[in-house]
Amino acid sequence: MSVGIRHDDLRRRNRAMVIGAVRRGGQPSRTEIAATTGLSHSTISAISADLIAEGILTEGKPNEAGLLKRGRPQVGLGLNPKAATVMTVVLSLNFLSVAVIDYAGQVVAEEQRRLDTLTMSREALIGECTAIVRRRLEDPDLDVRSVARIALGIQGITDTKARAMLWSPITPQTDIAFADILEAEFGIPATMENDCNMMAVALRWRDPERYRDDFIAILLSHGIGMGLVLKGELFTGTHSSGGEFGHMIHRPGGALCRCGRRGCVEAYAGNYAIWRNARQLGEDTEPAADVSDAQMRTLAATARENDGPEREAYRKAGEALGYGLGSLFALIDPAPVAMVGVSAAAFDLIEPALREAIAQTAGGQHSKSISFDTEPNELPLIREGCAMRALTFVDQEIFAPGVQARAGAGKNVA
Amino acid sequence: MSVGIRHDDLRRRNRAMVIGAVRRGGQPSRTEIAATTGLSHSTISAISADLIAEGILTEGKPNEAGLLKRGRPQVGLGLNPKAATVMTVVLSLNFLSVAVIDYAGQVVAEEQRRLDTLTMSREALIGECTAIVRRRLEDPDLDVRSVARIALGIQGITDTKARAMLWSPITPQTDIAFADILEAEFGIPATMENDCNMMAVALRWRDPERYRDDFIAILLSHGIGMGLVLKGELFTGTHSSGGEFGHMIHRPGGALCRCGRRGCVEAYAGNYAIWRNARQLGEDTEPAADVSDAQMRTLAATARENDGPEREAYRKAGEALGYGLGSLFALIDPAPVAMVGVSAAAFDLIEPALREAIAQTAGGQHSKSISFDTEPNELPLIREGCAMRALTFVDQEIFAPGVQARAGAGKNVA
DNA sequence: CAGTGTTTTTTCGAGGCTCGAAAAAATAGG
DNA sequence: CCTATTTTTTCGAGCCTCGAAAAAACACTG
Repeated sequence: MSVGIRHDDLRRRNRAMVIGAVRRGGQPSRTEIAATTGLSHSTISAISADLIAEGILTEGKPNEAGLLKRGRPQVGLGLNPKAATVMTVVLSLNFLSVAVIDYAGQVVAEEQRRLDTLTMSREALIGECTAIVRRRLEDPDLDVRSVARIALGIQGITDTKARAMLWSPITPQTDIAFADILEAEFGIPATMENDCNMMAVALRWRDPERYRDDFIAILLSHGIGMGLVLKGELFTGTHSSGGEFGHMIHRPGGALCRCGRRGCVEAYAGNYAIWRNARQLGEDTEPAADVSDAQMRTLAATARENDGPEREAYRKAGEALGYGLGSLFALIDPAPVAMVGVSAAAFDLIEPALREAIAQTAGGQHSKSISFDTEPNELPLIREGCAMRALTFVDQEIFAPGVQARAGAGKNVA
Repeated sequence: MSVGIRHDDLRRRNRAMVIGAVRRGGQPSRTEIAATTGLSHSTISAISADLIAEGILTEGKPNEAGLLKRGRPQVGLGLNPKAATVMTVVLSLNFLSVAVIDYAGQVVAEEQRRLDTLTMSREALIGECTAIVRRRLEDPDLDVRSVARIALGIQGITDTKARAMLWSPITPQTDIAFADILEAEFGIPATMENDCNMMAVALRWRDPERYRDDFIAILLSHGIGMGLVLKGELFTGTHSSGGEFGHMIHRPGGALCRCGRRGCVEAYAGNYAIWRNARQLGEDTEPAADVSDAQMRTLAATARENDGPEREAYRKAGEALGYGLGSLFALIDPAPVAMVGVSAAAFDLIEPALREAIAQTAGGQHSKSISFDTEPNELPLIREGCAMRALTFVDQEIFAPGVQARAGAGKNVA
């Protein structure tokens, strides 16, 4: 349950905080870190001396910042790229990509591969993942011992502990404990993350101004996914990655969803649903296995040209998303939204109906003030998110080690 | 942003933890506290010596626990009832109640009053609240200086900081900063809490076995409200108390809701909605201002007797609640549910349709394993929740004081 | 009823951590 | 070259927690 703070936790946490301040960027000086953390200069000085001696941080070149002030110039601290390495593995429909990233966040190597994920056996899928990781680890340019963490990202549902994929639309296989498998194979700590959660993580690092403590990342792709950051923390379900926005119910008993149920938001707003409606196939039509991005772009172009069934299909998608967001906003209050994925490029077709629907809901009071941003390409976001996830793990668990995670400290509901 | 841990925070947090362990009950001995907190016996000994010297804790009578073991008997620690006092003020439809509670959680005085909240002016409403508090404070049996905190509970939406009521169904008035008003009036720290959140808090204290880290409390009353505990913490919106389960959209464009919008869960499951359907008044009929508990009990009795419109009304309520819960479970995964309020007594009429609906949703996979509990009386729960909220505030902020809440310490999304 | 064993609680010195103040370092301006 | 200014480091003081050992409080035994 609730657990005390031991004396050794103190240094550990403050170390993690200094590293975090440096990772957040801007080559902060010791003085700046002291200011933002509220700790004394002496403490920051001591901690950063340690971290530099251990090769985790480096002192930047002085005079780097340009403008010269009167006194002793600040010396910026940066992450030592050689301090460690992490790997990201992103598994999406028919596509596997891996990247090696240095401690400062720069990609140092990558590899991509086309697969037929929908028909592959369990063993083949696992085999491809371990094989691609092994190839990267065998790269002579890479010091294997420096690889401190592997983060996998996958479309689908993962468990809360980020160990296993529970279900995924990209494969009929279920319950694959990828994290455990990779750990056993390579002896490197690994996690299995949900794609949309990683999108949210990446957005937060990319644009901390806009995506700070509360925001929503929605993936508009074949399926509909969501990553949610609330009060500065990634929101997950109690047992799974959660946030299955696409499977909130839009119309009870409505259109057939890929998940086999009826009336989910996705059954109106997923690519296959927009496709189905645009082709006027009827709501009971079995969802198409895949609609290519090119097909979707053509569809959007047609919809923009004339007011036919294509435009109506996007309208219906907007309506479903709007009512879904409205229900979500009833629970969490409105927040900035990032629309990601190929259909985000067609957001102009979606937005009017979406806003109209939101206006009919509890979030509607501030309907106009809700801001949307679009980002058509989800894969780079997922990879960035995985990278940051892996790197912050190294920051916190390896470079600021201590008593193992004493979860729940100080938690108290009342 | 993220903030370091100062040396003085250490003792403060560990003090709070010892107090928390004692409040959680069972008259724990120092040894037991040391075990559950992971701190050393020496530390616990030192801290509890302080707390006893300060009159916050008391040593229980030895031999109290009955069964005698071999060595030196454990001496249980308890809360000193005289250490402080808190007040709870619960404002609900046409009803105002206040209670004075000692530090150990026992009610030492109370007072209740009928009001006509729906027609009262802003000033009158505020006046009644301050007046009833003043009367209790002027009670000669009460040492005013001991009153350390006032917690108000109100049906409706409050702000995240628990300072103000933003909107409430019990009054046409909006945006009343009750917490600030009471603080200014009496110089005692106060908070303004959402009723359903307090229900959840109370349930957690009442039955920590069942209501531990993840559960849902749903108020089935004139309106539909929700209190949500996720990962051990009370869930609130980004700006408001949030969790407006009753205003998730069940059927876009559907039945008229008390909030003026259409198709909300509440427009099918609130007392007025059940009433409207039972009387076959049509979904556009303006919601009745109030339906008495007695009327609802009669309705439920009729519904149990024969399969008429009354039974159908409860069925529709169950369906709306089920689909709503299904959407909620898509976001947070299934969790135990407590149904509270007068219509919880008619849960037998609601449950079949509710379970059937959930089975059609993403949460449906575990439809049968979702467990429901009922509690017809919400007011005692709300008061208990307010009491615990106020008491834990005293525990943490007054008896374990230190640097003022350095929020966000260590929060990191990636 | 005194001695022994057992368990809880307190005491005490050691080791760590952060802090404030002062010193040292590094630079611009005159 | 000297002074003002700002950053960074050094150093002693003050807490806090810890482990080990001592003290306390009881049950059991013969």
